[in-house]
Amino acid sequence: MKDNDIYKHQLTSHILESVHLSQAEIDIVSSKFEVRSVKKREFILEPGQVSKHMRFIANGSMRVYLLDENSHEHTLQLGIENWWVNDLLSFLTQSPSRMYVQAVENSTIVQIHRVNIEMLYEKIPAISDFFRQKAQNAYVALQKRTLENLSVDSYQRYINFITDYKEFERRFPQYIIASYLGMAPEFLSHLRKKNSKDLS
Amino acid sequence: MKDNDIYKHQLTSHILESVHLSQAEIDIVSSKFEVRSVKKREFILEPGQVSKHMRFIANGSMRVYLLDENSHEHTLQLGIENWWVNDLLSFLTQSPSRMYVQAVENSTIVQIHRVNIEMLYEKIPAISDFFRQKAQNAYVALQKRTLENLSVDSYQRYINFITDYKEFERRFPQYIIASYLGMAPEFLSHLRKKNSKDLS
DNA sequence: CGAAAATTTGACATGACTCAACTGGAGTGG
DNA sequence: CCACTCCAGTTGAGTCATGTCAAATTTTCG
Repeated sequence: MKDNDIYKHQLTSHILESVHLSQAEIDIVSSKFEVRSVKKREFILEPGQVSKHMRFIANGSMRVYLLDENSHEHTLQLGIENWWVNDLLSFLTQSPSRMYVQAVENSTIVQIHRVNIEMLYEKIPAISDFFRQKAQNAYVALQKRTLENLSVDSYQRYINFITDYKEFERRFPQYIIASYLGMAPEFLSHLRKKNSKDLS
Repeated sequence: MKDNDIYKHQLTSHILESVHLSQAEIDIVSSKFEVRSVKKREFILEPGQVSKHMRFIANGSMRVYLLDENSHEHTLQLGIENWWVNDLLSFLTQSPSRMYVQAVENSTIVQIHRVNIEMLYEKIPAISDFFRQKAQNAYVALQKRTLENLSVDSYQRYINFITDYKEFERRFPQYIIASYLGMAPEFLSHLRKKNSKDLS
C-alpha cells in the first residue's frame, strides 16, 4: 500500500504540472486510479481485446506495436516513466484493438478505468483540460514524427532519434528502434556502422 | 453580415455535435469567432510567422505543408469543410512556424484568437472538452496514417487513400496527394497507371 | 489562344529490403 | 559456475522498390 501511494503521488504530481487541482480533487482523482505491476515481456493489451484503461507508466518502459500480414512488427509508440501509453483508438471507440502493448522492462503502471475517467471529466473540468493538453501535445509530437518520416532520410532519422531520445537508445533493443523508425533491423545495423565510421 | 452568421452557425452546429452548450454559451462562443474568406492559393500562415488562431474550414479546402532542404513539398494535413486546420505546434508554443497553410480552393474559414480560446476554456469547460475530443480523434487519425506509412506498401497506400477519401482525390491535385502519401509525383503517376490496368 | 503548370512516360540510378551465414552476449539448467 | 542454447546484432551479396531526371503531352487559366 505504501508503495502504491508513492506511485499515485507520482501521477498526481505529473497532473499538477499542467493544471491546478484542490486537495479534495487530488484525493478524488487519486482514489480512482489503481497501481499495477507488469513483468518484462508481459502484455497489458493484445489484439482482439478492448482497451478499458488510460495508463500512466510510473516506472519502467513499454511499447505499442502491431504485426503486419508478413508478421513484421511495427512500433507505434515507445514510452518510459511519466509517459502515457494506450491504444487510444480502441479505448475511445471501445472496439477490439489490433495492437500489442507490452512491457519492455519490469514496470509499474497507474491506470484508470474508462467509466471513472468519464466521471472525472464531468466532475472535475481540470481533468478534461489536462487530457486536452496531453492529447494536443501528443498530436504535435506525432506530427513531428510524421514529417520526419516524409522529409528526412533514414540515416539522418536515426541520428535525430539517438540525439533526441538518448535514454531510449540505451533502454530499447535495436530491433524495436528499427521498427519504430520504419526500417529493417539489418539496415539499422548498417547505419550504425556508418555512424561509427563518421565519428572516427 | 448575414453570410457571416451562416458560417458561424455552421461552426456552432459542428461543436454541438460533440458537446452540449446552453444558448447563452453558444452566443458567447459565436461572438469570439470571426469569419474570413481566403482566395485560392492564398496563404494564411507562412514559415516564420506565429500561428495566432484556431481555424475551422466552413467552406473550401486547405493544406498544411513544408519545404525540405531540397525544396520538396511535404504535406502534413489536408482539410475540407468542417475540418480544423492549423500548425498546432506553432499555436501552442507561440513559436515561429515552419509550415505553409494555404487555400487550395477559394475558402471561408471561421477563426478564434488564442487569447479568446483560452478565455473560453476557463469560462466554458465544454469547450475544453470539445477540443480534448478533437485532439484525441486527430491523434488517433494520425496514428492510423503513421501505421500505414510503416506497414503498407505504396500501391496499397494509394488504393486505401482513394477509397477512404474519395472526395480528396477529386479536389486535390495529384502532386499534393503524392506529397501527402510520401512519394514522388512521377511515382504516383506510375501507380495510377498500374491501377487502371488492374481494374480492366 | 498562348503560356505556365500538372501529369505522364520511360530510362536509369540508388536506397533500402531480403536472405543467409556468422558472431557475441544473455539467460537457463545441470 | 560452467556449458549450452537462443536470440540480438552484424555483415555482405543480390534484388527490388522507389527516386531522379528529362522529354513529351495534357490541362488549366489568364
